[in-house]
Amino acid sequence: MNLQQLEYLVALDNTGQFQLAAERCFVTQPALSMQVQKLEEELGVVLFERTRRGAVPTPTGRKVIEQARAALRAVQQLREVVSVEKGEMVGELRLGVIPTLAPYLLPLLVGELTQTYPGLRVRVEELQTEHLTERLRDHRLDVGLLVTPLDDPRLREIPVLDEPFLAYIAPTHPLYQHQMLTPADLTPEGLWLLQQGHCFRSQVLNICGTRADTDTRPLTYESGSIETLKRLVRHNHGYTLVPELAVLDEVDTNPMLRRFAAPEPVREVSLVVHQTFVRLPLLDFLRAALLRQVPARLHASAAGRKIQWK
Amino acid sequence: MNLQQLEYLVALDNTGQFQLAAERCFVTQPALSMQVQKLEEELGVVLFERTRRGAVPTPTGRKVIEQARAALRAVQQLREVVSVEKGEMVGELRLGVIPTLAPYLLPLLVGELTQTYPGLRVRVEELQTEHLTERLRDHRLDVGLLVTPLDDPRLREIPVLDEPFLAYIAPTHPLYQHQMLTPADLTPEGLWLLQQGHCFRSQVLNICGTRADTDTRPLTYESGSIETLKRLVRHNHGYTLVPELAVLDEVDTNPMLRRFAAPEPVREVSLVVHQTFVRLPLLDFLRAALLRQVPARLHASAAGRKIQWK
DNA sequence: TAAAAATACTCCATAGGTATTTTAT
DNA sequence: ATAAAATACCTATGGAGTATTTTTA
Repeated sequence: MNLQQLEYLVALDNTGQFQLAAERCFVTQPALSMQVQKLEEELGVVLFERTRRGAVPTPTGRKVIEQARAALRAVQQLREVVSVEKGEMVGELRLGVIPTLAPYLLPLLVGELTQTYPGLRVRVEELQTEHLTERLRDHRLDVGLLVTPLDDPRLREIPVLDEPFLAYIAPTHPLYQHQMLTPADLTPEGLWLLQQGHCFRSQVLNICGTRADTDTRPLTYESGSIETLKRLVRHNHGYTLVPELAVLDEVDTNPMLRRFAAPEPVREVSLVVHQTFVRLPLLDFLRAALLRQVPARLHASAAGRKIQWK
Repeated sequence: MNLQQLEYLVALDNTGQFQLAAERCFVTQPALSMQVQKLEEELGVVLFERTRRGAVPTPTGRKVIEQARAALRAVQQLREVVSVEKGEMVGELRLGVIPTLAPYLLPLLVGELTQTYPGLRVRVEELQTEHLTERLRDHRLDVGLLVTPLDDPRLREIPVLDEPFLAYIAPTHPLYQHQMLTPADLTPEGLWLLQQGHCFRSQVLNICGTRADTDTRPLTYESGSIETLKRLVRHNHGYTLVPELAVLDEVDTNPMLRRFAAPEPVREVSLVVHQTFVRLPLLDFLRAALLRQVPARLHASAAGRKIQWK
């Protein structure tokens, strides 16, 4: 058994065809066929069913392929450890961000990232928490930027921000009269929400308490973006809750914005990686960059100290 | 990079000398030297400091070796997956058992194990819970037999027995007059305990409550084995608590034994493996064998159903 | 100076390439 | 009939052996 064979195995599973797998491995089809055969022979099991239109893993094959992926991942991590030790910052970074953070935090990061680490290729995916954590768990993403706690022992959370919620209220809405809000003031009437699936939605409902459950509004429109909610309010309809990053540039000037009285409701924004993640300086940089780009009042309470690695 | 190089790397770390590492890998010293050099060259880092008396890993080397071990473990697990799929039961099983279970459960297992799986080499270590879990975590042991819950997300617990505690009382001790005991009856006077470090000791103290803390006994002797405690009682001194397996053959005949009134205090005995353990049929067999050899009243409450594998 | 590691050189196992045949629908 | 995989055969890389030199405490 050797690593090449494991790579061929995984490539064959990914493509489903010897020819395609061979191409993707930059070898000829017989070369890949031979190695897969040899591996099957050595292990004494059939890993793929050969059909007219390619190769389908057997049940045993599936389990072996899964283990092969784990082994190759470990080898990849070895290379990353070396890369980190050499102080390099190269390769690919697959970053996942939730939709209620992406538009506000990513623009703050791209400049620093591309300038500081020109050798680093960053690939961003915008996904809701559920899909993001799933991808972090099975190593389809390297780093997540989302709201914690997640309470998943396989994932490591590095808190970065404690982002306050603010109310964004149309002048026609009764709440507009309040100068300072408490969660108890919030009524379901006129409250705009994000769609199901956004963690931000459940956080808002959490703040409002069970009152928001009794939904008797004549018109409900659940939007996919905070920007849409803001537009609704700006057109003099109802109110909504927004995270402070969504209104950073208008927080002191827009009379429709209201802060909550202390203790302000906040959401904990964290960088999240798999426990086995080894490129820790990269994490440290991302955290520092975020803190640099964001007002200090948003920094997570434990933000003063250096990240405790392991 | 290839698996051979990683094995050489780990062997060199294990032995600390090129010559010895080469011997253990069944190759010549230049062969191993060359491959380690090649790996260093490919990775672009020095992994070992060459000194007069062998090779010492550099700080970077240590991290790389650790990753190499992880990679080789993944490959080993791939082989084990195949072995399991083929229905084989071969190789080595490193089993750790706590001292208060070992003398009572191991004799029940050896016969079945060696007869059912002649190809399996079993290596048993008797260790206290703390050391056992540490070895399970870093893969120096395959299976542990100990008292749960451990609450370690890296380890998987398969409950096997709910083993009652019984009191073993000398006729001269006041407790001898009780026919049925409750934990509230237990006094610190005359209670023999195991040494610090045995989980059984803390479980007993737990049952006795804080009363046992006020230790005013004129003679205290903390033994290393339950058998010694039994001897002390048999020589007409004080009393002790014993797990039922320690008195299985005398539980109905020995007048010095007392059961607790329901709900009987019990300790949960489980098989414990690392979450990544793949030889699940072996676990299943061990569990079944234990249940077969032990009276049904000791079977864990959930023992009826088949183990839920993941 | 003596033990340990590195180097020099040879051999051969084997991964991979090209050309061709076999297989399955 | 035809696309896909397997086989045949050749080449060359590189891993491992033996003999020897270099290093360092």
